[in-house]
Amino acid sequence: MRDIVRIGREQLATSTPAQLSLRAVARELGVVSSAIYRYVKDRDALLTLLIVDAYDEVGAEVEAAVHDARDESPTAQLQAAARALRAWGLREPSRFALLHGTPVPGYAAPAGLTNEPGTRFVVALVGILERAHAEGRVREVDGEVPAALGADLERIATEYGLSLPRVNLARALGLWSAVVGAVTFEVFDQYGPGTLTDPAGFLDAHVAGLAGTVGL
Amino acid sequence: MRDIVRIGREQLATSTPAQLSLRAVARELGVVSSAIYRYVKDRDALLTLLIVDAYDEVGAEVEAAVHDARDESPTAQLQAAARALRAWGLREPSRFALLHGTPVPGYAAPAGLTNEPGTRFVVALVGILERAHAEGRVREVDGEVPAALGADLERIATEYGLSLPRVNLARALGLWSAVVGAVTFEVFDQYGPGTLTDPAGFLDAHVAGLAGTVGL
DNA sequence: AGGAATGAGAGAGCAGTGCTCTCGGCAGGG
DNA sequence: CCCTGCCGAGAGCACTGCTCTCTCATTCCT
Repeated sequence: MRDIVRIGREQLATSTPAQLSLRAVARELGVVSSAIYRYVKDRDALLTLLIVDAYDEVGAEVEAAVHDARDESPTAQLQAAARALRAWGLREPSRFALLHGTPVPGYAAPAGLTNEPGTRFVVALVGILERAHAEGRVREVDGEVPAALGADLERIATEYGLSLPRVNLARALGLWSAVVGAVTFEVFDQYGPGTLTDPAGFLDAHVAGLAGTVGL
Repeated sequence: MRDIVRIGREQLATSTPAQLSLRAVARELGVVSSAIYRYVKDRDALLTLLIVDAYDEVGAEVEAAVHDARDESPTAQLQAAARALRAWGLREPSRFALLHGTPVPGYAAPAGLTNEPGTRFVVALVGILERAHAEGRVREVDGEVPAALGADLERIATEYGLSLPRVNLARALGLWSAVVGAVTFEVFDQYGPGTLTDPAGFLDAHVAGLAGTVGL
């Protein structure tokens, strides 16, 4: 099983998720194609394994980056998290696509397996804000929260034991999608060719701007 | 040719871009598979046609939405644009994936064909800000712009004839990726199951927050 | 008017894919 | 000693993108 995941990961270095071939994995493993099905139910199951694998790797790198920046300002910590996500995404575009690109066809990631690793990034972001809030460094954002959203936030706050003001938490969810969106734009080259000559600097500036929206 | 694009569009209603099959298009067209290659060089060429088709459609809808909101506040216009993108994405998830999902394999969209329609959305966003700026409703954002980024912004500003302050323009690019990122999160279901019960309301609130970062 | 050139579809075929089914060997346990 | 479970091999089905060649009708030119 470990070999299968490892080979799958290697295949993704040179091909996109859509091109990932069970037969190629079998060949690399030195085994006939049908033998793979002894261990992996089908192609989607292999993708699930690789998704968890990728989430774990990028999650660990982001957490390490945030940890290394723990003595800097909260904004700098957010930037560190974004930079770590960006670095991983540019280094592993196919695996990044596996996480944040087009979902595979009728396939819904089995929540039980992917939920925890899949939330590590946003948990890291919210953690930065939560710590900053505990230190009194977070300004309470003013704004209305629709009732439905308020209930969602309440549920999330209790699940993760957050004392962050609700509006700030809502903004943090926006920050999450914004950071992922920005990195996705760069990894997938959607800014257009030659639009940005210093994308790393742009991301830093962008995150600094976003930090204001979450109360920093 | 029109029939081919139309059928391709229909196929995308029930399948993802990766699953789009030239043979299926040929069948639907009532023709043998090899005949398709008289009109379309290969699968990538068909995807290019569909990308342009999709960009044009969503671009037109966003522009119409912004036009309808022209008498409201700039923030409301931004929200209208975001809502239009969201509505189209949820209505046409596969075509949305074609534009903002995983890029197809070794395929690079021929810039000559896709650039103009592909920028209509961001042009609409920047247009809102430019008009608001002309009316004196945009606060100049303070912040440093790295030299490399400054040159990029200068080039963009002259190309599109913008008088918007450069820092605001930089933030607008961030707004662009943030809005697309937020809609992508929803279309691809990346917020996690049941995280948000009122995603439309959340997007409105999110865009309102982002509006502050661009000087509104 | 007759022949050449062009366009377009049909069909066969190649290499590859996911996946299923059946078979044969090989080991450990009652 | 035999039986049961595991595991790989092989064949096969239906599908894909793409190429090549053949045929046929239409059109154009002399």
